[in-house]
Order: sequence, then C-alpha cells, then structure tokens
Amino acid sequence: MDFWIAIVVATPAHSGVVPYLTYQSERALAPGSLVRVPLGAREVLGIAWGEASAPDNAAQRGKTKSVIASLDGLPPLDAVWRELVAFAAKYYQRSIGEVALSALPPQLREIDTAQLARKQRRQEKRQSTLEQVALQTQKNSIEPRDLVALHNEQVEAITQFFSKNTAVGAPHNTGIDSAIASQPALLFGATGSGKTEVYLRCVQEVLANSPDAQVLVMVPEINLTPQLEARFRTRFAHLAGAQALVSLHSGMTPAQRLTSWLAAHMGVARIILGTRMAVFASMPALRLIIVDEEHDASYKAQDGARHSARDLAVLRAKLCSEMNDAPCRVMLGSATPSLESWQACLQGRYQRLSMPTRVGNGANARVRVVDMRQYPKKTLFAPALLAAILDRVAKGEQSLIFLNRRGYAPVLACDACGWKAACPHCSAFRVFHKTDRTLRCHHCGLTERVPRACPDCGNIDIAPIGRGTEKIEEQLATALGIYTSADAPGLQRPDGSAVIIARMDADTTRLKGSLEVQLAQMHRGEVDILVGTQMVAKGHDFRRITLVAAVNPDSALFSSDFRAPERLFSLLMQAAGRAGRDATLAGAQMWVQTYYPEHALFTALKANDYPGFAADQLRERAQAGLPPSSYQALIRAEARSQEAAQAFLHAASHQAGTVAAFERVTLYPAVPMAIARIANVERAQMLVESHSRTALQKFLSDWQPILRGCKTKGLIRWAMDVDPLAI
DNA sequence: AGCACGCCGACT
DNA sequence: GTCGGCGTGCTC
Repeated sequence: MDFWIAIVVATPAHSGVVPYLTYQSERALAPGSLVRVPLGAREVLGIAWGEASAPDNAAQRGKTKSVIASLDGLPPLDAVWRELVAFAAKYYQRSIGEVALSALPPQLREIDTAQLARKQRRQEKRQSTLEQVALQTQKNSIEPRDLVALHNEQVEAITQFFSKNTAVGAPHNTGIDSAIASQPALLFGATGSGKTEVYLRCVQEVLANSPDAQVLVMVPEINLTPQLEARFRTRFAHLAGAQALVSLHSGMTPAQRLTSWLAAHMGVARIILGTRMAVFASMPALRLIIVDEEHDASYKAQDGARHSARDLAVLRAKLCSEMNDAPCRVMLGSATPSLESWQACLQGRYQRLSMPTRVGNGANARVRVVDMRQYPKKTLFAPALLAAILDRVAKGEQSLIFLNRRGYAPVLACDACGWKAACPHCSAFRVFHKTDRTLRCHHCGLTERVPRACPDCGNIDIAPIGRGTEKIEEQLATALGIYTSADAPGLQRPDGSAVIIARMDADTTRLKGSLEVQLAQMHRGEVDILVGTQMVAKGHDFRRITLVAAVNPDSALFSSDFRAPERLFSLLMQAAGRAGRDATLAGAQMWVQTYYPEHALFTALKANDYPGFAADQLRERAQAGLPPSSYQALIRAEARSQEAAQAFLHAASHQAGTVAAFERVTLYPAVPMAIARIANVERAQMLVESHSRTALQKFLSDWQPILRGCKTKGLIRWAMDVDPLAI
C-alpha cells in the first residue's frame, strides 16, 4: 500500500503558496526523515513533514511522483527542530522548505545513502577508538581541568541562574521572546569580569547533571571561535571521544561541517560551538544555549531568511523546554546588551545576572575625551595623545588605535574641477589605497590604478580627502618618528630595538592565516602600536595593551541610523576593555577624540555607565516610537532602474489597503537605499512599522501573496527583512 | 533557486 | 545552417 507524504524542498518561490509538496511512498515516513525526491528535472533533498491527504483528482494523482530514497541511517530531525524551523519561516516570511534546507549542511544535499553510510561508519570508528583512549586516561582526568577559583560575583551569577527554571510568562503570546517556559537570563558582565568562566561553569554543571545533555555556545564571529574553542577544549578534555566538542561555522570546509553536524545530530557531540548558523544545528538533547556578545550585529543574518540567531536561540530554548521533559536554559552575555534584551530585563521577562567588577584587580581604563575643537581643523592626533603613546612605548607597553575605515582616504578629489573618484557601478566613492596605489570600491570590489591626473580636466593635483587606517598608520609613524627603513634609527624601545607600528584590517588579513600571524605577533609583543578597524577592538585578549584610542568616532553621533549610538557605545566600551587586561600594568587609558565632548554618550562612557546610557536611549526610542517600543519590517526591492524598484514598492503599497491589520501598521514611502546602486543594481526600500508585533506579523503574511503578484518591469528581486538592524 | 523551453544574433 | 544569449515559467 502507498502513503502520501508532505515533503518540504528548497523552493522559495512557490512554496509560499503551497507549503508542502505531496509525494508517494511505499512505506510510511516519520516526520523529520530526510529523503531524496524528484523535483522537475532534478533530484533534490527533502524533509518529510507529515502525512498528506491523497490527491483528490486523477489529474493531480498523475502528477504525483514517488520518493526516490530515504536516508535511513539518520534518525529523523526531531519535533523541536521542526517547530523552530516552522516558526522561523513564518516569522521571517519565508517558506519552510527554504529555511529547513538551508539549515542543513550543504554537503548533506549532495550525498547519497551509500556515501552517507560510509561516512557515518568512519566517524563512529574514529569516535569509539578515541573513546577507548580517553577511557584509559580518564583515571587521572575524570574532572574538568584548568579550574580557576571563582570570585563572588561569578558564584552569585551561577547560583542565581540555576535557581531559576520555573515556568513564567504568558503562553498565548505570539512574540518571539515572550511566553517563556524557563526564563532567559542576561549575564550583564563588564569586559574582563570573567563571563567566559561563568559560561564554562554553567556548561560543566549542565553536562554533569545528565550523561547525554548537549550545550550550544554561540559567538558572533569566526575570528573569535579558535580562542574560545581552545579554552573549552582544555577545560573539557575529560569528555570522551574526538567529537565531544565540535565547531560549526562558515570558515569550515563542507566536509568538516557535515562531520560536526552529524556528531551533533547523533548526540555524540556534547558541546557545539559556533556562529549564528549553529542555532539551527540538530541537537536532540539540548539543555543549555549560551549566546556570547549577544548585542553583536553578526547574529542577524544578512541573506536568505534574515533571522536573528539570538532571538531564535531564546525561542529554541523555550520550545525545547515545552516539548521535552527536561528544561533548556538560555544565557545571553554582554557588557553592553542590546536595548531589546536590556528592556526585557527591565520588564522582568529576562533574568538579569550582574557582574560589574573586573577580575584580577584590573582597573577599568580611564576614559579621556579630547576636545578636538581646540586644534586646527585637520588635526589627526591631539598632541596629548601622541605624548601618551610615546609614554607607553617608553615603558614597553602596547597601544591600539582604531578607526572605522580602511584604505588611505575615503575619496580622491581634483582641486581644479571638483572631480571625485566615484565608482562607475555603484553610487559610492572609491577608496584610495596608497600601498598599492589603487582606487577600490568597497561595495562591488572594482579595483583600478590611481590615475596620474584628473580624468575630467587633466589637472595633476588630485588629492586624498579624509582618513583611513593606512593614512593613520603613516601619519602616526611620521608624528612619532618611527621609520620603516633599517638604516634610519628612528624611535627606539627601552632596550634599543626599533619601535614597530602595524596595521590590521580587512586588507591586511585577507589571505588565509594572516590574521593568526598578525594576532600572534601582537601577543608576542613584537608590535608596539597597532592601527586597525573595529576588528581589533573586539574580543582579543592582548595582555600588554594599556592605551586604546578612537581617532574619529563622531560620524555615528549624528547618523540617520537610530541604532548608531548604541553600536558606538558598545564598540567604545569593548575597545576600552582591551586596555589594562594585565593587572600588573597600571594606568590603562581609553582616548576618544571628538568635536562633541559634551555629548551624553561620552559622559556615560566616562562614568562606565551602561544602565544610564541605555535608559536615555530607551526613553528616546519610546518617544520616537522606535524599537524596542515598536516593531519594524523592511521591504527591499532591486531592479535595473531606481524607478522600477520604486514602482514595485508603490504597487505593493497600493495593494496594502486591502490587507487585514492594515489599520494597525504604518507604511512609510518608498525611498532609495543609502547606497542606491551597487554593482549596477538599483535598490529601494520601504518601512513598515507597528506597535503590535502580532499585527505586524498578520499584516506581513497576508500581504506577502499579493506582493508576489505585483510584477513590475525591470524588477530583479524583492525580499522582506523582519526586525531589520539597519534602515 | 534551478532548470527547462523559447525565440533572436555571430560563428564553424 | 547551429551555438548560445538570457527572458518567462514551472517544479508534487
């Protein structure tokens, strides 16, 4: 007898209308089973989602195809995973198939049953031989290694976290972070307060309580995974098996990702460490999720279903707790939480765990805000800052200077005719890179040699305007008397060796492995002054840094993006945290050069007062009706011409009146995006806002099918972005 | 998204 | 005469 099975496949367009495709199967297939099915002319991976009703007429029955094979070696994806995927699809306005299939490791889509079986056998063999080895050595390593003593705040945070797993919240609320079965916790811990140690202890506790429990630890960037992985590996070296701890991020090869994914899915991996993609890993015995640096924008996906991995982590823990017998907790950690999470604490939806003190007596860096108005207009460095850097050099300490722009100068201009080096394919200027004398578009990648003279008028006086990391490096070297040639003595260290200034940004770390090389040089103390973009301000634990300087952070103060101050505050706090990590080096300083020294953001920074800053911001947001006091979505359109992109949005706007919940949303006019053209594609967007998340959701899902019918000439594609981070 | 089918320009 | 450009349209 034949079965009719509802199966999801990776087809974004039509599954919005029809969520599942119906296939025939000779045997029953459990929901969550992975199958190979024919789709048009190809054979694709699909996931059985449940039983389907039999086709009601002969014509449809004739169209129905049969399941080719089921990947029997794999247990079906569990109900929590399916529920998470279904929720994400609905919430972010995508098809279940698109979300589900993109959540699986890409290689799983290509592999056939036999190949998969072979891979699993190899993996099992490897795991068990290593388990034997581990068992033999376990006598002397049964306990976690590398344990350090906890201080009071850490003990308190851990105790509070584990004392709370009772049901609270409103079960009928459809919000993504409400209806909490076991309350999410926010670990509000200053940089250097020992958050990682708290994570380690919580993981340890959860793993010790159950022989098969799994934990997920998420970090924002791949750059930060090796450091954390090393720490977890050392601590949990006693866990049996090569795959007790696995990583999951986009820097891994397809084969490695499949291996890690399988280990998590089979329950062999106890600790899964990864970036935002890891929130969708299959972890049948998940009991704890940790989201480190939860405020970080990297958790929000910028392609496909634009999900927030942080929000989904909170939801996953909730689903897990509701659908399984054992609770699953989630801990978000940050020194500068997102205003969304902070507000959730203030409202009692999240449990707040505070660790205000830096460990090891390391004092907070003293913040020095320099009023740049007292110097001539084009001053790059305040004299006092230069003196302070020289002072560090003299003491053999390191300095970190950062600026949010790579290259030499953001634009090249002709003095005579006003020509500027624009990109022919984008509505943006090309950045002047002095090192290789190129003009590069940071949006489409177009790279050309710098012209000798102005292409418009022939004038040879074309000059760089503004500053990038290259210029800062060059000017700083000049100002301090550091020479790169060996025969000039230049500035010297106390021991007589030459002072080294280095630069670290996306340009110097492009080659594989060069980031690691540069970080190692920095750690060994070979570099005295490091100039870089914000990538240097995040997470790295350079022990000998006692001075950090933000050269020009003002642009974020008056940005049209209402989240810019929040991001700047967070960045400056993190940067300040880089200074003085070694408690034996006193006098750590954080310098900020600004033309607006009286700005409230800097006042809060000086006082190390995140709660005060957050209260200000939340008040402003509430007054302006902005998130987290309201909910937003963007419709983005890409087309050959700006008119075509906007025509689609106008049509969409026109149709919106007929959609349910229209009265409860505000529809803003279509506008060109900040950078209207990238690689010859014109982009426009339209904002939808509502005070009710439910109303916004209802509106969007009813609007979606109508939008599909809005066919505009020249339109390339369009997409919705729910809870956008930048507008 | 793929991958077909389909209708018009420069090549062995 | 065909190879191939990418414009619509379908996938149980």
